[in-house]
Amino acid sequence: MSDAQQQAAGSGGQPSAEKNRYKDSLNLPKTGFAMKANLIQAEPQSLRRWEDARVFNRIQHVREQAEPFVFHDGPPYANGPIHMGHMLNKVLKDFVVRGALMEGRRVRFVPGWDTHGLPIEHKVMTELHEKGKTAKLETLAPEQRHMAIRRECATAATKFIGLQAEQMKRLLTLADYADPYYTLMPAYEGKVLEVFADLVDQGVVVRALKPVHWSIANKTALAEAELEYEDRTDLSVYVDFEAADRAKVAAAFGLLAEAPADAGEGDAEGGGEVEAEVDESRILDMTPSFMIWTTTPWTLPANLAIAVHERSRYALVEIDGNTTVMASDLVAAVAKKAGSEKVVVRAECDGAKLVGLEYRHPFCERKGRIVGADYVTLEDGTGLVHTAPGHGADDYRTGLKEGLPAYCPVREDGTYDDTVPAWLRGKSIWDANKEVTERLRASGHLFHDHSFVHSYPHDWRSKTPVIFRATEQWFVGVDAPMKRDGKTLRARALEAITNEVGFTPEWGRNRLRGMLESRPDWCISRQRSWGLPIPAFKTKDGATFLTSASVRAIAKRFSEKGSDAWFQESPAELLSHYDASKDPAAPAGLDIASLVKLHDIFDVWFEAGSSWNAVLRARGIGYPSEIYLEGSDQHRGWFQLSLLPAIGATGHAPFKRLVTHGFIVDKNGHKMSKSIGNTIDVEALLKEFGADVCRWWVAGVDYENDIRSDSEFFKVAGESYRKVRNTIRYLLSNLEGFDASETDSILSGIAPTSLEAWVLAQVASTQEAVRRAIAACSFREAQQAIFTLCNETLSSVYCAATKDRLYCDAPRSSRRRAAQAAMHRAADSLCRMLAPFLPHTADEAFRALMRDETACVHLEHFHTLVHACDARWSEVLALRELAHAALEKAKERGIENPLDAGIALPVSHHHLAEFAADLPDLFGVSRVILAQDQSAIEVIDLREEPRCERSWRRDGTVRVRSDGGMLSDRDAEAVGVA
RNA sequence: GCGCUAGUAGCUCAGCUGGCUAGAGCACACCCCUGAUAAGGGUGAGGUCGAAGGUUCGAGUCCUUUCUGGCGCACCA
Repeated sequence: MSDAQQQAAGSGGQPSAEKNRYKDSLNLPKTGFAMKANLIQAEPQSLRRWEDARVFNRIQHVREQAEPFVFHDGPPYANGPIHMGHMLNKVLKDFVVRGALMEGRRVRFVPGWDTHGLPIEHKVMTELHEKGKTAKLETLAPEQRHMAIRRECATAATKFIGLQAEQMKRLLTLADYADPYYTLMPAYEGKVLEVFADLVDQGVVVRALKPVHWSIANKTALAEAELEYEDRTDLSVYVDFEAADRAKVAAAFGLLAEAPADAGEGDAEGGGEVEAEVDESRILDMTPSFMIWTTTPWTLPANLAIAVHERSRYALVEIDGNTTVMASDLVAAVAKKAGSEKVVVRAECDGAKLVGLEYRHPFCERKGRIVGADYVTLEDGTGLVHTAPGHGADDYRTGLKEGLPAYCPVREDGTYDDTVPAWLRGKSIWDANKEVTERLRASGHLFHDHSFVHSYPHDWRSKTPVIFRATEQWFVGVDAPMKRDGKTLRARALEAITNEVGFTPEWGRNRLRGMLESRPDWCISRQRSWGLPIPAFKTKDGATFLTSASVRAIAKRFSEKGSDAWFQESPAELLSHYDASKDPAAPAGLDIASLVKLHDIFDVWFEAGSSWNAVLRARGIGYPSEIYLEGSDQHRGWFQLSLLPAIGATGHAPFKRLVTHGFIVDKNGHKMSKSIGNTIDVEALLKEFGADVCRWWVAGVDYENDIRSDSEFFKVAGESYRKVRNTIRYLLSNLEGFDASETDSILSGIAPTSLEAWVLAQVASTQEAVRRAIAACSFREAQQAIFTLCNETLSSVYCAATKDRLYCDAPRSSRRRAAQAAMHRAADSLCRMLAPFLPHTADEAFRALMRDETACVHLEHFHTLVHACDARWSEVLALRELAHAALEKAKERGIENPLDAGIALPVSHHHLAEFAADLPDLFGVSRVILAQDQSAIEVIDLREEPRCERSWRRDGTVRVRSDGGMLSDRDAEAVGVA
């Protein structure tokens, strides 16, 4: 205590022992709402209470007639415990759900899980492999093997769903956990097939060839995850493909430009022929070749094109007596490798000039052509890339672009079919490597060959090398016109995202557009066990049987029996709901008994992408969803692959708005990974901070971008949470004995110039801002508004200002009760604003406010608040800033305690005289006077004036009272002494 | 490599269509209070706006290049 204070206290004339003589007469704060949240223990109790009180069901019941808010959950993949990304996503979704509930809407949010797919199957297979059970699997018939694997997968998926659901509940998310959706549910599977049937109806489902990783040993397709890369030595060959027209090559390299001809380059097609005959003898004395390089000579029979990079430079080279074309930058390297002596570059041009030229296949009777591709690099080879669309991913894409078929002359056992030259038919491709090479050498097309060691994919189980092989697959064609309106899926999808869908953030629109514009047809078939079978059959004569009616019949069967039926039932049983006579698309003379089931399954994205039908429409929740809210990776995933089936089946997008969030990265902005060890464990986080603090952190995050995260950040969120909690606690602690039913009548009588009018106007505008922000998914904005209300409006200004009247006024004084009424309303509104973000804390506070342990804020909704205050309040607040500044300055004079000071206002502020009664409280000083003789705010030193023993103020009315104490008028009256 | 996206005080972020000495919260420092007390209040110090060019009377804000992150380009969800 400073000397000045001691003096001041002393001047009151009371010994310090009796300093608290009047403390018992004060109305000090009192509440059962604890300062310490103890979330780790208390939240599970809240969960139990909500469960016991059947809160979820009551909410549904109470809102039965309310306007629905359709919101659909994207299914996470059930293959492990939840991570930070799940927490972020689920909590953000919960803000949407609870925000809509607070608006009085009816929300039935059904949590879902994606259960099929490779990750689970692969995990299960790996475990079976480790337990030595795969050998036994091999002995089973194919359908029994599929079933054995499927049973294991279903068990694994169900286990993880249970785990994840518990963790999501622990995050205090509100959802229909009693009745969730899983993609493996029979009813769900049936609804997916219905979407598929709709697409068949629209004519966009097609069967076509596409190269996949193929294990010859197991005669099966493999996924990337099932590949092991090992070094392998292959024969690498440089092959000359003879140009079909030497004059056009010469023209491409500009060698004809010098010719004294009247035909310009512009009409090359017509005039070039004549000219070429004149010039070719003069300039090119032999037909040039295009030199390619490959490590898989066995794919050469399937060569249909040669790819060049349009922006690379290519050279026409004379090398060892041949004239050939290769990338300029690689001439030296190739010459060195082949040990060539004489190398002359005749001319150079851009790759773009070569595009369109034709060449003769060295041993197949056909021509190929040069095409452009941006994946061509100048790191290896010749800069001209051998392209076999049936044997490579890049090649395939190029083939699609160029209209080339995915020609694959290799059968499933790794031997050539009958479309190749006779000397290769029936031969194994591995033997063909050498044969092809020798053939090329003999015919003079082989420029050079050598052994080449490279990393090559192998089948993880048989350890044999894998090949790329085109097989028949099912596709959803994005460029096929739909029956509905003749528009393509791509065109309609682009229209929808351009005109009918909102994006948060807005750049998502652009991103999705880019993906839709460039995406190829969607390959929806997979050659695996764990998934929804594509219900196609093979007929006796080898044709594929699948019509929309047959698909619908099987959809019905699956929804009764589950998709396991595909592996357990005969075609006749599966098609028991099918009547070929009523199916115009049925092939003539269909003999169901002789059908053979095919065993492709759906891409899991097709299942997840049909959830709008399998959940929203099937359960009568509503359609479309107001929002789909997922990580930004889902532009490629769920967003796009829900859009396509929905556009196909219904003509419209399944969502009105796409909201995306970024990824959680570590505090240095790097991605989290288990191997780096910078991950944060959600369970540990919940154990240390509790769900409400974690949710408060999520609420404050700028989720549109990457989100840095570190356990330190949760401490900060905890601090902020505590500030909010304490503010509510303080409001509650002043409501002891207050009759809430008086609130309305008290508040209807307050003056616009009163502190209450001001604070309630602030509460009302904050609540409006919060509601707007939640509706816009701007949760951070909502959180900041709430925090500012607590930290500034309430804690720093209103509560500080009303402290004196609440503590020292008579309990039933009108001033005190007005403050209590305002605090009650503020606390009530705060609970509602906080309900979406802090479900536990808001509910805890709400029960304390209602003094009713059975009350639940989550059954409530926002009340519209209409509170206005005098427009001059902004001036008053500005004046408060000035007063604070003056007080700070007065500290130099030794006036350190504001209660030792008064404030004198100059004439320029006298128009605020109506507020004068509240100004001392607002400034925190003992009194405020209106001065006539000064131009600025001045601080009056009141240290010599007597101090009220009860309120500690020096308001000018302090004197000795009948009980011997020094009291101000107000305090004397409150205590009841004269 | 390509598409999308971000880089503003120690930390998390505002800064709309370019315009007064670049703002907020937290943290920090100093002070007050001790009747919200493992609380509360006041004041203050922090930034060449990733870097380099350019357009302009004027740029954090527009353009170009560049550096550093993130997401996506797979039978991974």
